[in-house]
Amino acid sequence: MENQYTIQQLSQKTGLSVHTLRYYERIGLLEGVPRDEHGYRLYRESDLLWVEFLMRLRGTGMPISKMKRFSDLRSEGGSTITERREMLEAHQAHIHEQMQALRDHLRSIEDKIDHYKGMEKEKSQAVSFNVPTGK
Amino acid sequence: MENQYTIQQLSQKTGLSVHTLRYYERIGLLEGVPRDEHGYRLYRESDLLWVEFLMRLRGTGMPISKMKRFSDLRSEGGSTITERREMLEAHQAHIHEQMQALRDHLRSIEDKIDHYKGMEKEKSQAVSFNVPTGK
DNA sequence: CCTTGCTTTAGAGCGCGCTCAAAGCTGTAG
DNA sequence: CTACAGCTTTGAGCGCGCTCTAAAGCAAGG
Repeated sequence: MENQYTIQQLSQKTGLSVHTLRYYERIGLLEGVPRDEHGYRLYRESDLLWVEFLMRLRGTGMPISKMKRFSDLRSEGGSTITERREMLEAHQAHIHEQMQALRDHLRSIEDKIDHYKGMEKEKSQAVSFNVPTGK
Repeated sequence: MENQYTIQQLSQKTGLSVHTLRYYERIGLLEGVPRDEHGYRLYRESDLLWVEFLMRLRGTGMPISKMKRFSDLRSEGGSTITERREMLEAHQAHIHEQMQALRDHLRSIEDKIDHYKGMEKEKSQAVSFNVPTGK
């Protein structure tokens, strides 16, 4: 119970580099990470969960500055819950926009793939039986 | 017929800055943009279409270096169609991964929003019920 | 003619998000 | 003891994708 992780272990678990984990702590995204008797970081389960959530924010395009704002609100305690929820809802809308844009672009790219497939087919036919063009 | 655009006009149509349009040309993403008698750029309809396609690649996370590769293949002509299709198919897979990641992260973020809503509700109840003799 | 505002180029600068380096301490193996 | 590896900190460096500047030319309005 109450697992603890060295920075290496947390790095492996999260996929973030040890550099990035220290960087996140330095800029205030992680606070109060406990240390052992030599000053080495010893992350708790709750730190792992928090880092994983940060990664979800980053992975959906939230800039570090906003993650910092969110993190600061979290440190301030329960009185900031509404503001945090509003931040996440704004971000949620942003994610929906991203997904819509991806869908649009994907469709266009797939059209281009199909177009190329058509050209590849034409070309192989042209070799087989020299079709006269009727454009 | 055969519309032409100044760099300003293309900037407005695409949403890219004039700086970015010149930058794209400088690094070879756009080639053979015609000029008027004073050396001013005069983009054709085909240039607009190409820029719009470039924006779709960028908008789906393709790095400039790969866009450059694609652009170079395009300049080489019809013999590169298969390679271009393969590039787009690889990118298509990448887009699908992005969309899946977004969906996952979104779900997690929405869970958190719901969690906050629950906490907000609790809190408002506490105010309503616990303190009948209000301030 | 002069001003304003657009265009051109080459090159410098910038913001973001890491990523690495230097210098020093701790722990383990041989 | 020596080596080596991993941890600490602060500060510098880097890759990406723009974004801006400088210096000069061109065009239209007053």
